[in-house]
Amino acid sequence: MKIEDNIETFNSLIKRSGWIWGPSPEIYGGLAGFYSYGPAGMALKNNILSIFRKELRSFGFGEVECPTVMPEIVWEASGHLERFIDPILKCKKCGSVYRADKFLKDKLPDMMIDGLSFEKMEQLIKENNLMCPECESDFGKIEEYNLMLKTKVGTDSTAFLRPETATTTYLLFNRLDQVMRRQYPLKVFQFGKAYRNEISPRQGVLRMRSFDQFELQLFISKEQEMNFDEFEDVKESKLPLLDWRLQEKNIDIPKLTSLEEAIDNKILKKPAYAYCLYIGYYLIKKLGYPENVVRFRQHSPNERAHYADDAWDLEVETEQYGWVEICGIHDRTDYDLRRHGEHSGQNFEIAMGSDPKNKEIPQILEIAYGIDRIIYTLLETNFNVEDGRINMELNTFLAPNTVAVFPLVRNKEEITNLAKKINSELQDNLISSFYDESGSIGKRYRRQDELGTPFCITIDYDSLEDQEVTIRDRDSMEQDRVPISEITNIIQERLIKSKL
RNA sequence: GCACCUGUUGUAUAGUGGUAGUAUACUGGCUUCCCAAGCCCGUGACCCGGGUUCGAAUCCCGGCAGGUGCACCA
Repeated sequence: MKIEDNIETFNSLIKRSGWIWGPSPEIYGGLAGFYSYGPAGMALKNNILSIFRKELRSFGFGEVECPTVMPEIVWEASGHLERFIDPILKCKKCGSVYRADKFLKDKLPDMMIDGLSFEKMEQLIKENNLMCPECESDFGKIEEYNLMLKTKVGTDSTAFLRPETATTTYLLFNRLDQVMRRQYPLKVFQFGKAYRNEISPRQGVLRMRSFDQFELQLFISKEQEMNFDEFEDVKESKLPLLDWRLQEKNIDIPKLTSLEEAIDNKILKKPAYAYCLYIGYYLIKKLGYPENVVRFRQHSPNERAHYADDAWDLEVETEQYGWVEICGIHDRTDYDLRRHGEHSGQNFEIAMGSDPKNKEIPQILEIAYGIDRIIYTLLETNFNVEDGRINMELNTFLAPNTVAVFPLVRNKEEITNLAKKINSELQDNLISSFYDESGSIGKRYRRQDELGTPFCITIDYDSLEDQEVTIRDRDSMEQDRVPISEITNIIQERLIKSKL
């Protein structure tokens, strides 16, 4: 098999080495938009989650988990029922499909289209004698396409699989307010599956119908948003910002801007929101993306979601799919809590400051990561081929195996026994260690390179005499001779160092 | 969802109307070796369903999936 530094090699590696498989279920031909993770991919995911959780603890976040199925009223309140339904216009003859509202906006730029009923839109099409641009035939009736997956709970109660985790977190608001003792801003996150019935999912794991989200929420007062203590600690941090005004000028190179500068120049309105950009970037930087593949891109006002006052995407540049959104940071205002207050009859007005009479519904700032997109972009941007050697240059703490242990030869029992002992000692110290004795030593090194294993330990004849082994570094392929008694310490040190 | 192209072992590919080779991976053996060595043995595939045919993986139709373009992407 030829090993080249190209995307075909990468794509087959993803399957071959057990990172990502699909579409699932593969043995039945697969269902578009659904993928599974193999052992390597799952280990990577768990390692990402583990560093996120560790970091968020130090930022003062608590974690929650909610059901993935919620009754209809929740989505009525959140606005998803209304806004996640696309009006679809289908040509009677050739079957071409258009978004009715977008189509009308395009054809009738002077009309107000937003908020029109299906009947009104159908009327407009008739009045203006609009035809299918493909084949000049008439359109059928406008149909609805719901991006939410519908299900039944019990015998006749309609429910939906959540299209985002965020909404389910908001439903816990009054509990969180109490358990977090009104120490505003409340900081909460949730990791879990969300579901969207994409019309035609493509781009593999980047647009799935069932995917993992990792969403952070800040419940905060209006006053705090503008006057936020923690902003002071981070305001000098520089982020690669591409605001929408730059994009309008067809500029696509972000400008390294300090948050303070961004506020002063009115690129960002609220210090607390700026702080969210900082957290969003901070967690991503932990994962070890290469330089210059990460940027923040601001949504233009008409690109924003129905709940958002401001929105920036954290994007990673990939070879295969261009710039990919891996995180969205939204200023959701008080929209969600106001709506859920109204629909549930709860009073979500809270005194968040020192004056108990001054009550208001908290604002929500959201940092939403797509974990699957992080996994894909990390793998693609860390994938390297040098002189025919595939090397997955994952950060040490992210690699599925932190270390692999090999006996130089496998027909010398003293050597294999010592190797097995070292392997289990590492495992006993909670280090992901993997034992391998099959094939040649070189082949074993290459296998681990493909999995991104940063360290390989080889036990040879000399080890039996001097109680030393070699540690081989994945990227430099250099070997160090170290005492067996030091191995655990050395690996642990490097593991911790990689997390800082 | 539409149009075009595509679908052969785990991966990458060759191929013909008479059921398949190659590379690599994998299992076992020899070799005992520090960067994909060699030799031997072995396992393993024609996406699914229907049709045409004496006979289909090959031709036709439908489905499913992937790629590209259009549309869609909170």
